[in-house]
Amino acid sequence: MGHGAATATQDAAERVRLDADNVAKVATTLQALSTPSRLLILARLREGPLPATELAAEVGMEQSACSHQLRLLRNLGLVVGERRGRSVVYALHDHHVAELLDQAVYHVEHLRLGISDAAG
Amino acid sequence: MGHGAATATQDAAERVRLDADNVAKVATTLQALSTPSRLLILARLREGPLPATELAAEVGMEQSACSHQLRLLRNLGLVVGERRGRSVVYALHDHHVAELLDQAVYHVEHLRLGISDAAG
DNA sequence: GGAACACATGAAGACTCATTCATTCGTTCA
DNA sequence: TGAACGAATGAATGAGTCTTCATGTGTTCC
Repeated sequence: MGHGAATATQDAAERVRLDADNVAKVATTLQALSTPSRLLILARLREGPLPATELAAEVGMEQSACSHQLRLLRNLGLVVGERRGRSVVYALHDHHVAELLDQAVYHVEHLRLGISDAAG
Repeated sequence: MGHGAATATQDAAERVRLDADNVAKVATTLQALSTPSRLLILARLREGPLPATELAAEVGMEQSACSHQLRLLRNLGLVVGERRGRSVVYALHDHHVAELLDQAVYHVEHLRLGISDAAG
């Protein structure tokens, strides 16, 4: 197990503080999870690698739009793309991305939400 | 313990799927964590409740800007505000918000990132 | 080489959003 | 009641972002 963290669920001891330094990085990365299109992309990739065109079709996006978001996700290090012939197969970068997704969806779904959003 | 989920770290069995239904809710909630200002607000509240003005001072925001973001967070159910005299004491809504924060910061910090963002 | 497929890129447009300024609302205390 | 404090609201501005359209790059196969 390497350096002491459990598979997905870190101990309270290893909590990371949110400073002025890392807050920008966290915000930028979470912003990548803040749009339905990218969320669907990541959710599909979580079930396994997929060529770009198939991915776009499965999430109901145009090829171009999907490619743009894929570039953003790749620049942030969330996904990786590898050429296989004329296709580029995309996949999640590592297990942290998968677990970040899981945790986010889980906790959001269990919030006592009534989203009302921007109240006048 | 209640209905089978561990404190913070759900079993793989209880994974929540990301459908077209809940994807908007997840995206909207994660968007609330996608900005440094709100992230700092939540991080401070995670250490304990705080009146609005003190909160604004600690995160280095103007009172008005902080109030606007606080309203957004409250509409999403992430924080709650209670009147105590002439102050309004804000706090995280429940432990799901705290753990969502922890998990997000933890996983983002452990990503093999080199953020380069929008590459020309 | 040329055609067809897969993906990436650039620019443009509409849209959303975070902050600031000024004002209003609510509460406390003299 | 009036003054002072704490917080919320509204409008405006400026920046950022997602999508679409059109085009460019790379690869396979004949």
